[in-house]
Amino acid sequence: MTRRLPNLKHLRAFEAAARHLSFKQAADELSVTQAAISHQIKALEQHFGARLFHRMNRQVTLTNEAAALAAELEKVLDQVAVASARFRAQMMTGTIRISVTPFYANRMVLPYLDEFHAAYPGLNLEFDLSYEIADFAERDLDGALRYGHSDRPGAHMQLVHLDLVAPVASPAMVHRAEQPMKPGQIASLPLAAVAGQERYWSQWFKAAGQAFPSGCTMSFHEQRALALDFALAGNAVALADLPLIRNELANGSLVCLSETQITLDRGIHLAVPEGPFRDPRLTAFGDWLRGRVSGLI
Amino acid sequence: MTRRLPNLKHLRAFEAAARHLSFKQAADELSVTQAAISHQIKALEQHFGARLFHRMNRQVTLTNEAAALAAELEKVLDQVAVASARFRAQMMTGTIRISVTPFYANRMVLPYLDEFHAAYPGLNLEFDLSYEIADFAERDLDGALRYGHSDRPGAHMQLVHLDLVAPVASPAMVHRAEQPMKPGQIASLPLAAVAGQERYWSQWFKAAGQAFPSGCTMSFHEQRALALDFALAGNAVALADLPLIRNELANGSLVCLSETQITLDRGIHLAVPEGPFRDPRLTAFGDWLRGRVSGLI
DNA sequence: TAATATCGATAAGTTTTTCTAAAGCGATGC
DNA sequence: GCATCGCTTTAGAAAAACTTATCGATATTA
Repeated sequence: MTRRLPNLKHLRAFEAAARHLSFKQAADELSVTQAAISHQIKALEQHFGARLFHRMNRQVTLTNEAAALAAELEKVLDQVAVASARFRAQMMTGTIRISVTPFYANRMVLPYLDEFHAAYPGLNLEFDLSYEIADFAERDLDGALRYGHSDRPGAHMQLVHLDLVAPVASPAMVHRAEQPMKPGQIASLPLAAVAGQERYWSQWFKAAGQAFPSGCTMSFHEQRALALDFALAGNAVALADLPLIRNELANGSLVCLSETQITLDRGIHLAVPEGPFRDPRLTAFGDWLRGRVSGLI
Repeated sequence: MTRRLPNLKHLRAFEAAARHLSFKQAADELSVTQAAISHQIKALEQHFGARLFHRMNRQVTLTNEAAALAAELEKVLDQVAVASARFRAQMMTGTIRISVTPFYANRMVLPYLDEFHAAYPGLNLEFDLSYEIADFAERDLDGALRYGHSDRPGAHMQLVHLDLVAPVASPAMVHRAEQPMKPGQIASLPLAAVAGQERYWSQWFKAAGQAFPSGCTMSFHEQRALALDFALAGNAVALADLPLIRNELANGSLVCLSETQITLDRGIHLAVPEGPFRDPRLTAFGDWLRGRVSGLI
């Protein structure tokens, strides 16, 4: 069979332009410049040897014949979209196994799993809850939610969320102060930091308009969960990722001391094995989780 | 509306490969190399993050899900082909007005018009029969069938037929000679040439394996129609375009004296106005006529 | 059983297509 | 009048597509 088909890319541009009756809007829809649409339409018109649009002063209108063509193309492109969506959905079945730290799983993943299952009914998730960073193969993992920078070698890191932090403390510690507190007041309180990540405190003070104060009381913790526990116990102020502690903020066991927030250069990533084929189910999970977390901010 | 569509070119390659279950045949269908199809399929597989084909030793087979996708794409691409064919057909309406010499019209165009109307039912042809070469605008012409070289300035020349000539004569003139005649015998007869185009006789003798004979009797005519009349009247041998005189050859009023035929550097062209938009109806007429004439050879 | 042919994958390089940036044009609206 | 808006055009840059050549694996043929 030999079909005689015009350039399909041109047809797509034409369909969009016809639907909007505007090259500019079509360009926006297809994420190109308006000039690109103009080129494509022109090429298609040359191909057919006929005008598709009447160019008016500040708008374009369709030829009668072109309108019929556009209507058919609209249907056809919808069908393509449906067919490929169906194909994608068929790939979203089976089980994927993901390593997560219990800390993160309890706060950010498990509470929302119903939503995920509603979106991807055919896809089962298994979680390997552990603080160890294990080999993918060793534990039969398809992916791992990992906290840190996005530069893990041998894996593709899909960003889920970069920490968005502000100083938080137990209300017991700051019950007398009015909120929000000035950076200077905060500097006078004991500060909890993750060992090796003290620079985030100085970044925060800088963002809050003050140099890092000398002579403040600072405690160092091996993990951010421990720093957070320390703050919860009323012993110090910690820099905490706000989406992660939304429950504590909501029930009042922690209060945010300042409206100054900074985005760190570390956060949660979904690590998946490198290679030419990225499991679309993992990409879907990562996308869903990113959307979920950003909805919490 | 924002559709999420895979690259349409890749989908087309995939559909062809799926239909043939062969990258190579798909490549042939789409007039590209096998490597190109391989690239496109690979890109599509990366896009979906899933295999479309199982690669066997020397053949490929479809994934179940991919087979479903391919079936839908086949339908969809057929629809696109139908829609664009319909659009093209809708352009093939109205009337086009073409200038033709009466000589040519009577022999090559008017006898076959029924065929053209059968092929393009909605398209009317009007002929302006004249030997004058008129301006397109002046006589409200859309195109002109013109004899000569393909270098007319200010017009796009679409080749219909380059003269394919052989020496012909009235049977009365050559009744005693056996056919075909040797070039030497032909040289001894009076030859009719179009003024300024004597070189075609020498080209013909060269092709027939003989230098142009000196001292032959040659008459010169202003037009090829007149040279042909002269031959019809039994006065000389003329070099005539064989499709053009098929009726005379068929009814015996002319005989072809040699099997040596040469293609000249001049012939019939369809001249249309230059410009970015070439009327597809004229292109269709030119294509049809070229096919018609080549069928007469 | 060895030589040959076929089919798809891949690497590297080239060509073609597509896109953008910038300037222009004609018309509109303030 | 002057600024604005939407499409066009040109020139050049960027990206995509394609080709050539080669490889590996496996049928086919001799």
